[in-house]
Amino acid sequence: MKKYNHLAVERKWQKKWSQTGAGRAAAAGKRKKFYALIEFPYPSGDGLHVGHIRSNTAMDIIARKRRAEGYNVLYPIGWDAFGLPTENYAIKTGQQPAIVTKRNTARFRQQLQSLGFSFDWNREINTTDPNYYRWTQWIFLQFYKHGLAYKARMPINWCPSCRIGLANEEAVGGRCERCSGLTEVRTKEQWLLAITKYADRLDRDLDLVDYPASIKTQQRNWIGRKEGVVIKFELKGLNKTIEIFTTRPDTITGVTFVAVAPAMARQWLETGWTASPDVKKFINNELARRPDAGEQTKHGLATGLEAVNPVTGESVPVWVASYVLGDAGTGAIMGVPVADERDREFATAHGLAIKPIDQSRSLGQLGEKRVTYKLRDWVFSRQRYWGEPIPMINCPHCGWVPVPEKDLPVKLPLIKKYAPTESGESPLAAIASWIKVRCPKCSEWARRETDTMPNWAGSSWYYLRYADPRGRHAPAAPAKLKYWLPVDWYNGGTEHTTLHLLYSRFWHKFLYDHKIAPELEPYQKRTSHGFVLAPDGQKMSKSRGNVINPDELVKTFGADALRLYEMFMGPFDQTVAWQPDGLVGTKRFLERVWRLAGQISSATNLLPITNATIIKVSADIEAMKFNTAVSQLMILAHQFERSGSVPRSDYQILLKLLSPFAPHITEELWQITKGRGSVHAAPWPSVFAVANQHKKLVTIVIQVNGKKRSVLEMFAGSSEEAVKAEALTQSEIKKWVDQRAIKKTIFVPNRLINLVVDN
RNA sequence: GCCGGGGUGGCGAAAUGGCAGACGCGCUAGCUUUAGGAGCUAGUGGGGUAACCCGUGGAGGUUCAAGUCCUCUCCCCGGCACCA
Repeated sequence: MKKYNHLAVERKWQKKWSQTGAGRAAAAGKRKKFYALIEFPYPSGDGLHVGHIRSNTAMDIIARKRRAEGYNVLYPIGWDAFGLPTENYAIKTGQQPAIVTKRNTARFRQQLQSLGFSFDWNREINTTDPNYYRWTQWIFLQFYKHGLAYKARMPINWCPSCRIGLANEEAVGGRCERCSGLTEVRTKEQWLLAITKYADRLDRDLDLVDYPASIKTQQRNWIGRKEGVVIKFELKGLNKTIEIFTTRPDTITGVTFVAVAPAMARQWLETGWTASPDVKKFINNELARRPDAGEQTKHGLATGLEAVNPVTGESVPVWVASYVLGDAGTGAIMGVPVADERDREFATAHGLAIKPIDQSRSLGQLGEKRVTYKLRDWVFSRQRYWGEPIPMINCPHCGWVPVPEKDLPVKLPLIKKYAPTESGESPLAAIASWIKVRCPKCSEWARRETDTMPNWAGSSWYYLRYADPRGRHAPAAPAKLKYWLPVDWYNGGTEHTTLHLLYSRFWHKFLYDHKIAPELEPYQKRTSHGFVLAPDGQKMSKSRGNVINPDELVKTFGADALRLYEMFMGPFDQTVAWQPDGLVGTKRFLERVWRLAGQISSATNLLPITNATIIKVSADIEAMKFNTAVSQLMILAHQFERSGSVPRSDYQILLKLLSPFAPHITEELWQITKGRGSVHAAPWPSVFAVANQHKKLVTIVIQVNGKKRSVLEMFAGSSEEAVKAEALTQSEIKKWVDQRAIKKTIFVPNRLINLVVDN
């Protein structure tokens, strides 16, 4: 038996698989299908990360198991290649983003192939390919046509260092997601997508899918559905009312003030309210600054107005308060210091009254019921180069006119200067020849939109494109979508829960409503992997110098050992720190499996432990308990080695069970041990009946008063009486039971007997 | 503050209420090898010569039996954060 040379074995089979197109899905048809999906990578200049390998390997294992179970499996791959890092890198090095992207994807492709993932490379997609983003633009036009894409002047989060407008999700806590610098508030014309129109369904339809409870909760909290009522308070002496929103109308008798958001107060000013100069100044100051969440003092000023409590008829002061948000509820609240902590803080700070709630009063229906959401419409424009151009034309006569569908894609022009500008305009704004265009409606000269889409656009529908990656007449052909959708199992990172995962559900529902996509939900099952940290427990990053390079590991230990270790290192859904010596163990295990091939016998009996391994590995893969599946395979190999010789059939079951984890070595050994065809084409082993099950010996624990005192070897299925009698013959047990009466006996068949005696 | 997830050997971790520490790393001893940073075998939670005793962040409880269930509490990680 020759030595295990992982480099030669892996090179050999990868070459073969690439020639035969091993991972290819069969065309849509009658066969039962399985669609396995991982989040397609962003091809950064840093190359593949050990974190990618974890997710990809997990789904590769599941995809390979499904193939062995007879499914037509789609396990596709592509590149989410628009985005800031590439653009920034290109600016720094003076290279075209398209060239940088091409180089990066080539490196990623080579790395992924070196790991033996069974992707369908025939369906590779790239969001920056005009044949792809043509459809991203087309979908945008559908949003526009149905009134769900609109332009509005609004305050945005502006990052002065990246010179980019950010969505709220990208500027959490007032800091830029990219550079962590402080952002400022700027007012800009922005395209928005009306995701709030789908808020209710995005919340409700979570009931239809198999996601972890934590993801559902997080999405629901993000959507923030709240049922309450809108109550009108009359303004004393003015022919006007204030609408407040509350989820606690029952506390209305405890109201001691009404507070409005600065933004709301300004609207009043604009519609004829004459406030004192002090109040005006306060409002303007508050609007100009970004209030910190949880800041020590709650700013506020009395307006001099009074509102009338519709239940008690009392007059309470109206205040402008910074803690009341302009875009939540109605932008005004009733202040109930006894019931609400924030109201109490405000009342205490400003010397307002605190009043108990009058429980005796019956309230009835106080106002109109209303449902509100925390979710905001999605700011969809970026003033950057490396994104999909928004396919709109601004005509001096007709206003905003969509680019006709036949003129798609609106290609990103090749330009020399694509750095963002100080003015905050897209660099595309400087390309006069590209901007100047005839209005599709009136044929007069008009101007192209120069904003581009955010990097979330291409990933919001990519799983549809995989069904038909080269389709020319639709995002994907309906028959193909009908066959492949929904995605059966989607694994990804938790960081995408309220971004990509929610965005793509929104796009999907919209496309479903307009008969482009089948199925209410895109992903039937979602799971997530734990993050891989550096050995020091920190996030891996170049600047920290703690990055683990997969290429070196593949070279030293092999792709199979690396894949196996990624699965073995800890519970799949939990964060794990990389252990530098970890691969030694999985490599040794593979060496052992290799050696065993030289010890196979012609015996045809199947061993009980093989059966137990089939059961455990099969169940563990489904539950993503890959670490214990690997450990069971190690136990089996060890057992084979210990017994000196291993029946060929048992050995090949080990190879088959191991093949999704370590596809190269198992294929090689399958050939060496004369297996039929390819190990990957062999059916998944099923549990077989073990003869003479009752003759099997089991170890039964003997306890006295709940403490283990001895063990007993008995035939499986032995009765309580038999076990008890046998136990009582043992001197260790006699000693503990002594002369005392056995009050009670607990018997768990094949496992344990507990004798309870007086103390 | 709120919502999730955690806390078990020197380390990564196992454990349908039923032998705590499987499996792997590391370590110790022996064997083997021309040699080895290779392989094999045995050992490896703490205390004790031993019989045994103690041990899953902490304190109580339920149970014949608790890492697992209940009550209280401390700490770590992730997300959200004035959303009425």
